Amino acid sequence: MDRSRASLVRALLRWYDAERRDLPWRGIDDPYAVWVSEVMLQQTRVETATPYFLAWMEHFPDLETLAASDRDAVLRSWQGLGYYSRARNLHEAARVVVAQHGGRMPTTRDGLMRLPGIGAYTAGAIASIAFGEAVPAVDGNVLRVLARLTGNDVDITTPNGRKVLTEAATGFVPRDRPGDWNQALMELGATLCTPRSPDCDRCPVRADCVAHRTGRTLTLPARSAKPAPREVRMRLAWVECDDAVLLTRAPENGLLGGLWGLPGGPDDRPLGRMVREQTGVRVRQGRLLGETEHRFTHRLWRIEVRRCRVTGQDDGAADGTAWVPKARLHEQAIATAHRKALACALSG
DNA sequence: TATACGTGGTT
DNA sequence: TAACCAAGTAT
Repeated sequence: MDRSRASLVRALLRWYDAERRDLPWRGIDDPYAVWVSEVMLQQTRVETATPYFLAWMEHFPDLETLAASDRDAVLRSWQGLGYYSRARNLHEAARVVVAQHGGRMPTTRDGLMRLPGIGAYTAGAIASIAFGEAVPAVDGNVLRVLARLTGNDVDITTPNGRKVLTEAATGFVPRDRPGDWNQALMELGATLCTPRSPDCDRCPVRADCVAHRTGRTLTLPARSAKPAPREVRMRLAWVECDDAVLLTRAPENGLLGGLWGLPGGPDDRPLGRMVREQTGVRVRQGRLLGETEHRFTHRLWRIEVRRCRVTGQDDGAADGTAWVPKARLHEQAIATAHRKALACALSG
């Protein structure tokens, strides 16, 4: 590593040592805790993830406990955090580690990458932070910081752009403090080198920053726009019987997979047919109870909730179907979109 | 390579 | 307010 680069690394590490936020997963010498925090922080802000992390470590303090827990308990702890495949994959990966690795997490980036839900970023983060491996951990913050620092206008939304900047990142990682270095880059991106209003006056490496020198801070990194969310009209059924509400579990691998919600779906199909397919309960559609909407990254649901009356019941046990007493709805793993639907039905 | 996959905060 | 964006991964 050349001298100017080495001095940049030292300057940022000094800043990190002095200014870093006191976060609950910092200073815990437990690879499992690092893993949990990194998965929770994927596409998620620190302030959002923090209470979930603390509660998770209470419920599932170690790998063995997580591996032995059931799916509903795991999803209940993730409810409201979004991207639920993260919870399913973390659960499955814990079981793999217990069953195939004697309960010991892989200690290298390559080994970690073989576990479900662990990609290049997370593997690099765990390997460097928990095991001291000198590998980069390139997330959105790091892409932004490096694009500005090096004045590179590659499109960071493309695989090639990420590849180019990951190569740049690799050249910086110091052997002695790889985990602190990776966290320092992310910390800088999260607190000073922010997307819209970077605080260059307080930046410890502005003297080395090409974007700052050339007045391109606000135009870097380059990124292409995402398509607008597609609108879907959803019709959901409120089916009540003896003070209990009929819920169905979303298929494991799709949107909100594994979570519970009101039966129903896109309004291009008859509501009664969808309810029967999903729950085995036959109903007659009734009056409108309420309307709401929910915006995902890639979908906009316009939701109407209709009261339905039970008219019959198909034979056979319906897996993924539950009658839940109204007072116990809060105990179920229900995604925010469906919580909104429940709320508008209860008030209508 | 493009798309699916949540939610909440900021501007 | 609508758009943007955040400690990404899987297919």
